[in-house]
Order: sequence, then C-alpha cells, then structure tokens
Amino acid sequence: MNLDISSDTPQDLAAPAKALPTIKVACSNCNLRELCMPIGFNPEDLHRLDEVVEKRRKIKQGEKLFGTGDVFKSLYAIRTGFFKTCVSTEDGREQVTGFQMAGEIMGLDGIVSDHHNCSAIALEDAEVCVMPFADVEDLSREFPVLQRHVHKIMSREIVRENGVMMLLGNMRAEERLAAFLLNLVQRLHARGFSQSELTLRMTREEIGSYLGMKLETVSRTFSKFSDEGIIEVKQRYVKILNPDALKKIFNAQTCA
Amino acid sequence: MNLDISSDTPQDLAAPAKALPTIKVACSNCNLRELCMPIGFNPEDLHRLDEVVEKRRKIKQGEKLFGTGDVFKSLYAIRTGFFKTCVSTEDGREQVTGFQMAGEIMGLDGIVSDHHNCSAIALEDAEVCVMPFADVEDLSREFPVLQRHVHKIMSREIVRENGVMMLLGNMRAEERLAAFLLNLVQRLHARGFSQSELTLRMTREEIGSYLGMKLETVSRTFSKFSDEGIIEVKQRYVKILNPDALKKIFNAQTCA
DNA sequence: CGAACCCTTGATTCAACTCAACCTCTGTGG
DNA sequence: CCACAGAGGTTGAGTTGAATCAAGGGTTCG
Repeated sequence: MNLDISSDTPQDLAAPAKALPTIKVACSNCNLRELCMPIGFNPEDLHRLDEVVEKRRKIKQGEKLFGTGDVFKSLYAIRTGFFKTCVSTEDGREQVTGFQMAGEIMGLDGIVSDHHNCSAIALEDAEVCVMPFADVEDLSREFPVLQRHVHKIMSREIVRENGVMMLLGNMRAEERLAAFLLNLVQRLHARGFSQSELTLRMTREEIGSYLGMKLETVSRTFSKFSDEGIIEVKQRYVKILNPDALKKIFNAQTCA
Repeated sequence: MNLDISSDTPQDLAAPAKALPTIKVACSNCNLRELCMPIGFNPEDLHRLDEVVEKRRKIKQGEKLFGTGDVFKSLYAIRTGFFKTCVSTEDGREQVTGFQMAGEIMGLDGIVSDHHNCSAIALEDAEVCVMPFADVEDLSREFPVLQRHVHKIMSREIVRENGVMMLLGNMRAEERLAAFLLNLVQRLHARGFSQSELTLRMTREEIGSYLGMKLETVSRTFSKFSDEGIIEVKQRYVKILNPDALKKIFNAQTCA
C-alpha cells in the first residue's frame, strides 16, 4: 500500500504567512496553495484561480461542515483545522471514512448525486475555503492544468480508500494502528510538522471507527506499542520512538 | 448505505443490438452507451463521442487487463464480461477492491500517479473499450455534459468505496454477504437480468477477499441463508427466495 | 479416469469484542 | 482554590464470531 503523497504535495509550507493587508479571499497568495492547488499555473493566469474560492467559512470544534443528505454545491479546501468524515447506517452505526487536514479537499462524495453522502465534522476549530463546484468545472474547462488537478484529487481519494479497504479487510489490529500512525505522521510532516511527534485530534473511539476496531482495542494496542518501546503515548500525545519497528509491523505482521 | 445506482443508469439495455454492418468502434451505436456515457448529448455532437474510444480489446478469463504499477494511459469501459480489481501488500496478501460488470469503468485509480494502483483481472472472457484518458480530458473540456459525467463516475466510485468501508468496518459476516448479494443482483437487474437469480462469476475466496472474510465463512454463511430459506445456492448459482429477509439482515442485524 | 480446483462441513483456537471497574484530565462553579 | 462532574482513556476478566486446521465431496477438463 502506498502511503506516499509527496509526488503531488510540495512540502515548503512552513514558510510564515505574510500578514495580509486585507482579508482577501485568494488562492494566489495562500501559503497552502501548493498543497491544494495545481502547480505549474501560468503566473498571469494565477489570479484567475482566485475566482474558484467563493468565500471562507469558519467551523467550530464539533460542528458540522456538511451532513449526509445535504445538497451538494461546493467542495471545501481546509485552510486550518482538522476534520473527520463519516457515513452511517440506518440503525445508527457510524463509520469514520477519513481524517482530513490542511490543504485537503472534502466534498467529492457529493458530486454523483448532488447530495452529500457523508458528514464532515470539525475535530478542532477550523476554516475552509468554499469552492462552488460549478465554478471549479467552468474554470477547469479553461485550464487543463486545473482539470488534471481535479482529476488527480479524485483519483487520489479512490486510491486512498483502496488502501483503507486493504487495512480493514486483511490486517490485524496492530497493523492497522501502525499504518494509521505512519500515515498521519507522514501527512503532518509534509505540512512542516515533526516526523516523530504528533498530537491526535480524534478520540480512541474515532480512531477505532476508522480502523474497524473498538476503542478498547485501540487503547490496548497503543499500550502494547508503548510497552515494546515503539512509541510513547500520553493521552493524545504520541511520539514515535522506533519508526522502523512500526513499518515492520505494518507490512510484515504475518511473517513475524 | 446506498446501493442504488439507478439515478444515473437507465435500464433499457435489454434492447437487442442490431447486427452491425461493420465492426465499427463507436459509442454512438453502442447499446451500453446509456450505462457508461452521459445522456443528454446533443444528437449532432454524439458522433464526437466516438473519438473517445480508441479501440476495443478482448481479455480472456483469468487474464490481466492491467496490473499494479503499469503505466496509466487509458480508462476502460466494459462491453462484455466481468472483472475483479485488487490491490496487494508487499507480503502478498490480496484485497479484492471491487467487481465490475458491463458498462462500468475501470482504471480511475491510475490518474493520480500515472500508474495503476491495482490490478484488473477478467473473471470471464471479456471485451473492453479503451479510452485514452488524454482524449477523455480533451473532449470533456469541450463538452460540459461529458465533463460532468466523468466527475460523477469518479464520485460514484468514492461513494461506493465509502459503503465498502462501512461494510468492512462495522458489519458482521451475514450482513456483509447480504449486502453483497443485494448489490450484485441490483446491478444485474439494471442490465436486464433477473432480480432474483444470478450466477456468481467469482469464487468463494474472491467474495471473501472483497468482504473481509475467509472462504469458509463465506461458504458457511451461504449455507446458513440457504437453511433459513432465504436463498437457494448450488455452487455458483444463487436464487434469492426472500429478498426482504436479506434486506432486513443487511440493515438491522444488530437489532435482531 | 484422474488431477486440479472449488466448495462444504466439522472441530478447535484465538483475536478482538463485551462488560465492568477505575483512572485521568479539563473545565466550571461555589 | 478546591470540589466535582463529565468526557475520555486504561486495564482486567470473560465471551464469542470468525479464523484456522482438517477432511471429504463435487465439478470440470484434459
């Protein structure tokens, strides 16, 4: 399984944002642009990209950005904050389908039926760029580089979900959690954060839902990794002490 | 979870194909067009659609249409036959990520990295239309209705995978198999086949891989349904005797 | 006719679940 | 400043659904 997203996600995001003179909603001077928008945009066309963002929207921790069944109009690019997306059955069971962080796009599930198929909930105070999908489509007819980018984003989501299917269908609890941690830390690293330390934004229950296991099993597995000296855990804080051990668990558990 | 695909897939496909005077590769006179291509195409523009299909390709049972790592150039629309797609880990475990039938599109996973992320293997002799993706992109810049259609196809795949995640993460063996059967029969029905009878194209092991269970469990669950009079099974032949019971299992197992 | 593959069924094992108790934070209000 | 409530996290004991191991039957095809 491929955890690498670096091919399309440049990593020089740690550059400090200039204090903007006005609160202009614009991609062209957004320091996340290289994560969520295509590179190789013609400089003189770059400002056209700004049209795609209608406005920004702030979402408080615990609030819903959109819910299952809501009419789909826009995609959302995360500027700050952290989200989970989840689907649920009629009898109320929830499945977390993903965790999203700055620069990632949400809402693609809504295109097929003009209604959202999942809910997006902020796990911390967040801000998103609202991109009306009709505008995205219009603009991407004009700019092949944007068109290609939209296709890649959707394809990446399909590939990601393939990986989750592998996780859920074939792997044991330890492998799932190892894969989860490696994936999280890798994405955070691409955003300028530490390669070895992270603060979880989600509860054990949410991790469990994503990984197809119960919160107790998540907790036990964390403890096991900790006992083995692979990680250090204190509540939401996690430090990866032995990334190689994690990688080994992730892709060779059976042979151990 | 939504098993319904009817919103975008007209069902009048049972119409007999006229014997074509020449073996012209063309969407405009393909009897599957309404399944795999957009409706609402302007009659005079319809023939432009034909450009998208470069050629056809026959694949024998057991053969690979494309494999993980292969360079991505084209999408494939199934004309006849039945496929499975699967990903695998470094240590050789396989996960079937889907089963595809006539009118469905394969290859979307390759867009993000220009390389296929999964393998597509024919489960019976098959024929596919090869659609170079560059041409699809060119043409969809010209025709918004095609552009929208491509987006919907990708979004539908994302939504489908969300459903599989729910299946794998939250459901018990019986629910998974019930959901699987209902989904299969529904898609077959949309193609003019029976609503209650079907012949499985895949082995118990492949079903198990898709549903995250072992082949013995698949077999046992089939037997259980059979004992309960819900279905009739004889090897690959399955007849659904009590669809309501299946639906009940699928979305309320916990409350039983 | 035999080999290979697929499927079914039974017996046993085990990883993860359930249930339950307790601990640790964090924030609030007296 | 402390008490306390409530949410989240940990850990233990017992249970269980599905996996594993094993044997045998059916179908297909050279």
